[in-house]
Amino acid sequence: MNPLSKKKAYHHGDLRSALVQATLQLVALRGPRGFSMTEACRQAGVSATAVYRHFANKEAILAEVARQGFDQLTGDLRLVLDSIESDNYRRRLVETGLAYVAFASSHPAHFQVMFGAGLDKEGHPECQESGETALQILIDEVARAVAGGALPATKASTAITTLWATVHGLAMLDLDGIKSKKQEMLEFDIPACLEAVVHGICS
Amino acid sequence: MNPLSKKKAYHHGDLRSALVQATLQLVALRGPRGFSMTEACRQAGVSATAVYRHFANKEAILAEVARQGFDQLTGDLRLVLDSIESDNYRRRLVETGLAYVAFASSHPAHFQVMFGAGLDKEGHPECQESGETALQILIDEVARAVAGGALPATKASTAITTLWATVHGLAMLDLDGIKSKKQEMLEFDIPACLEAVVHGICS
DNA sequence: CGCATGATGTTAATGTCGTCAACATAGACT
DNA sequence: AGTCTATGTTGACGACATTAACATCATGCG
Repeated sequence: MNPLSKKKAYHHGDLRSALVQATLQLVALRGPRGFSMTEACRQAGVSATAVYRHFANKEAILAEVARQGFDQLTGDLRLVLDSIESDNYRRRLVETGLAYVAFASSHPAHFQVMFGAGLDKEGHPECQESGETALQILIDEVARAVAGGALPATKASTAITTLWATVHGLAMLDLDGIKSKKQEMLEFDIPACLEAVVHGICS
Repeated sequence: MNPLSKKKAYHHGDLRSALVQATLQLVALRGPRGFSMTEACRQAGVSATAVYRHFANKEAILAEVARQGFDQLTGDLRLVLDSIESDNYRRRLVETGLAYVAFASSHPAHFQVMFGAGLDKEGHPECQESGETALQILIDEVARAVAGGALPATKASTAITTLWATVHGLAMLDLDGIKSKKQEMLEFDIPACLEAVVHGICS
């Protein structure tokens, strides 16, 4: 069945993806609070209860959006890291952070759902797993720096926490900054911030 | 009129505070998503629409909670800074960060509403103002470090952004960590993180 | 080929919620 | 006492999340 030829097919064809798409649009437009299943269904041209054939409840659709976001983030981080010489440890850490912030900046709706929607990750194992996979990249990267002698092993744990916290905080400030004028007074030299933090944890 | 003596007074006596209290309890219990005005009113022993005599809408009550949170945070930060010698610049920066994380940890509901509820601060000037007052403490502290020669003036802006992002990220990780077991594998040596960051931005 | 079956959508119904309008009460000021 | 205003209440409405019962279609089995 070709979904392009039929205008009013009883079955949608790919409702699941369409609903995820609609969710992203709505979150981008009205924030995670403003999103409603009913409206997502309307946007997909489908009845308000059709969503339950694909998602158990509202949380589940948000969890799926978050999961896709984590997967994409993982891909972005891997792509960046693959393009850097493997022995330039500090640069790898800085670029990892930059890629994280860049992801948040270019996929704000995803990022908001991933972190700002109060999702109970415990109840959505595949979402949690995707999140942990992304985090693991940072952990591995720090381990690589330790193995290469760029970072004392005793500081590894602190380094992970510090880097993670900083990039996460930078991403939030970046997103908020889009809305708030006051914050634009602060120049957001994100590379400089990350250089400073990497320098701080490596020395 | 003594509110303790009357069991069924038609007027509540201090409904506004009671509603704010109830909001905090509900957010602590069910997260910012789970909070409902109706339930807050129930908890305050009052009809579902009584809230509109005190708050324009749902956003407004959350904005008030956030405002009180920012004010308390400002007080906490000032208290800590007042207790430290004025020329120990790095220690002041570290302690400021610690106080920020401590606030988030001991007032999780406030913190979630302040940052994790998708509040439109533009629409609530007094909330926004309280938030900026808290931020200003950090800005002033960095300025003090610059004036004291502990930090080159060219790095002031980067220092503010980095510190803010890091403490904010640490606070989020700390809150998430309460729920997620996986993250507890990472030791959260927050003082060490802040020492590293302060060292990084000051040198 | 023709039908059974499961996957996918629809309509109907229920309870909750946010919000408004109209009405009620009580404490304060004249 | 009598009026005014702040504060609560009831009633109503539309949006929403969710469930149950029914409809349609695609697919594979005979």
